[in-house]
Amino acid sequence: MVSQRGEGETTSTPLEAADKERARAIPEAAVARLAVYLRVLSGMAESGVTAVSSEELSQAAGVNAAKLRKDLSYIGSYGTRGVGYDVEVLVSHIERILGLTRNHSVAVVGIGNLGHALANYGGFPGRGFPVTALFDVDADLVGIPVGGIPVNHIDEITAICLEREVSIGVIATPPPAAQSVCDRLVSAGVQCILNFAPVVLQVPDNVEVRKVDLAVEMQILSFHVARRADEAVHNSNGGVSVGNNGLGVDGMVIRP
Amino acid sequence: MVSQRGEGETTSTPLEAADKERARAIPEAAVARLAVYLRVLSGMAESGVTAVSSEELSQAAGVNAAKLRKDLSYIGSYGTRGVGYDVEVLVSHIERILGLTRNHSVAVVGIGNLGHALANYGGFPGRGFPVTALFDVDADLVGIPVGGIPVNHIDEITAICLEREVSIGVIATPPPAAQSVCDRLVSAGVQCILNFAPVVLQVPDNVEVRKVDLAVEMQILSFHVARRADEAVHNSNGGVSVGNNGLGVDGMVIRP
DNA sequence: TACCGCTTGTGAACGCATGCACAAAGTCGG
DNA sequence: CCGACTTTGTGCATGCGTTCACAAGCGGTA
Repeated sequence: MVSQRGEGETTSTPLEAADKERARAIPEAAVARLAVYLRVLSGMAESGVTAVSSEELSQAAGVNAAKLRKDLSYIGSYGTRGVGYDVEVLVSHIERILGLTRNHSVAVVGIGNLGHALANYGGFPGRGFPVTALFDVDADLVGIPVGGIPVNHIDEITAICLEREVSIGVIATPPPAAQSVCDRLVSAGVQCILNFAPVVLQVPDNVEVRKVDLAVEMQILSFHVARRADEAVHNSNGGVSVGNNGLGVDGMVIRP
Repeated sequence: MVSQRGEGETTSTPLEAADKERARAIPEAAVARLAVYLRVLSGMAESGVTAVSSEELSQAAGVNAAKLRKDLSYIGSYGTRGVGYDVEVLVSHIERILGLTRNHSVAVVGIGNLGHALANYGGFPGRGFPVTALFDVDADLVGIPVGGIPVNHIDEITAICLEREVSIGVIATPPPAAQSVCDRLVSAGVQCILNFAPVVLQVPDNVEVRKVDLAVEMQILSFHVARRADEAVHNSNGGVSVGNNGLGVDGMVIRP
């Protein structure tokens, strides 16, 4: 099984179909990296670079060269042995695989500090993601444009999302509102959600949720800080517990 | 090797040391989930819930129950068979493992839209992460407090970070400035960095970087949108390419 | 045209993470 | 006090992702 992703490249099937078949087999982790490669490659293209080797590209992207080649192999064989990759060619193929050839209409819900920041990004970095609607509960915000887009009341979410064919919903509300907003987005046919609220969203299977959770990120870093401190203790004296916080991160002066 | 994370729990070694030994063995993925469990548990505690089973907790956290138990087992055995876990106990143990018992001073660099949003979070969600310094290149911003903290010029970054013992640096600058800011943070002794700039940072081995990349998140979602659309085509007619953008995401009206 | 050096693409091995299934261990009711 | 029931903690198998190492393929050169 698993269909042994074509090594023969028999010219029998149309290209489009073959790509789609392949797309299903790309590991999630690789997709994330492809997006990074795309950015690096775009930068190179702007700098006038036309060709690149896996070694160069991998270093710029901060990954292992072998991993990069394997990632690229998921989308096809577009390199030239002995030479490397053509930057333009790679860019266009990655864009196609990531679905960036069509536009994805984005709606941002919750126009607080973060919502403002998101709306003002203006079409989102790397473009192809036009923000077409903003929503908030606060009546005072409704009607006032942010980043050029007028804010609508949250009750209009279903109608407007359907009308503007929003494909990606961004939740930037306070935690208590997140699940309710999510439900409304889902019922408006939105199948992909980017969630900034520190809440675990419950969604049907056919909806894809990605979360960006500051608290979690900070806490992961905190874990590493703690681990480092412990290792330092460990290394400086082979002994056990001179007091686990002997590293002087104590007595810190915090100005509020 | 790998020291077979103690099943015997011989009471020979002090608890503290045992924990640290264990901390090193916790998989990164598990650490991220522990942070999520912690939030869910905190919410439960506030609601007056005192006990919870792995089944309940796992559902609230959106993970498999077995995985949850395995994650918790990395930090020790604090459940009661036949009963479940004591919420308070679990909270305090997770906090300890994540290093949340000490405060981690945070500096935010780049006071644009995002920087404002971050500064105004006010001590960061879940607290324990006091923002003690803000930086920007723009002289017009310097001196004006944001979220109660005055903005300093970026040239002071090294001195102030050292003085206030900043342990986590947050980069919210435009892409071109990110690497330079990163270098300065590192030379100020900051070993953990949270990077919002869409740039691959080059850092020494002893520095931990986590990145939050909106463009990448959006593109991953885009990939899934495309995959869904293809599957839909696939299912509705077994045929090939009725035009790859026949799904009507075209014709969108974008107001600038 | 034939050889040489370089870089890609990938088979295969390895390691980590996930999920299952069950023994161990506790509570509760009688 | 005992037996039945519940839930944890974990050994084991499975699958995914990463890394290695090398054959295949291409351009340049004589």
